[in-house]
Amino acid sequence: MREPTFLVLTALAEEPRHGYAVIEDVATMTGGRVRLRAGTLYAALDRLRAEGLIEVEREEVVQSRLRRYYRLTGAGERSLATETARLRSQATIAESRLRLRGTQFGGATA
Amino acid sequence: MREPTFLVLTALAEEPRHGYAVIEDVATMTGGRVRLRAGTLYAALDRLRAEGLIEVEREEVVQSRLRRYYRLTGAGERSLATETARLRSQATIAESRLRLRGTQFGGATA
DNA sequence: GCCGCATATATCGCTGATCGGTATATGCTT
DNA sequence: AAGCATATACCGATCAGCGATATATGCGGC
Repeated sequence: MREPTFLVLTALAEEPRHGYAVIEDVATMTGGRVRLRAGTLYAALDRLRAEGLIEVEREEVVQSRLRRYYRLTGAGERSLATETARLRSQATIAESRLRLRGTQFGGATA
Repeated sequence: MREPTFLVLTALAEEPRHGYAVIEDVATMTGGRVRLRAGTLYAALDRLRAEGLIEVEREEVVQSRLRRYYRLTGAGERSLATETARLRSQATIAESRLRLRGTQFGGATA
């Protein structure tokens, strides 16, 4: 799973959101670093729906604009949990190795 | 940065390794989940070298087979550190949201 | 009144990382 | 001699993501 997809699932993990709200939440989550493009977002939404990781919760019309709310399914929740564990594991390994590099000359600056 | 690329950098963060050793270390690191393909690995190595994140440390010939050892550069180390921080941050956010979902009905199983 | 911006979904072509397979070469094991 | 591990390299296909564009509406500023 690529980063944008993971972030979409994370956005929907908090509460059901419509597409545009997902874009905004992802931007907030990443401190503005990731600005999902429309092409990326709606393609991901379609794909995740086809895979059964998310589903349409409801549709609203606000100011004559459609809002389609998506919600994480049980499978989506499990998938996100698995993916999160993987990220954490990889981060831990990388951190440990980076730390060793920092100290491998004895840390003898004193 | 995609997962395979990140894992290549992590493999080289521990010590200089040649291509095949990277494939093995990545497999070990991920519990066998990620088996880097030759095409993925050598393409990534070339790309990372062009970007200055890794460099050739030395070349050996063992049993008339070439071994090209790669090492992380300073830029590569910084890049991996940045990427790791990002992974950890995203994992933390996702975990927190998943935890809330688990308890949002009162956690009243006692 | 109109321009630009934010909101909101949708589609299209392109790029580029990754994948799967294949090639080349050697030495060890069965 | 067949198969496997080691080791690098190339190639075509796939597919997620990117950038751009289209459509439509409401709002604020001028």
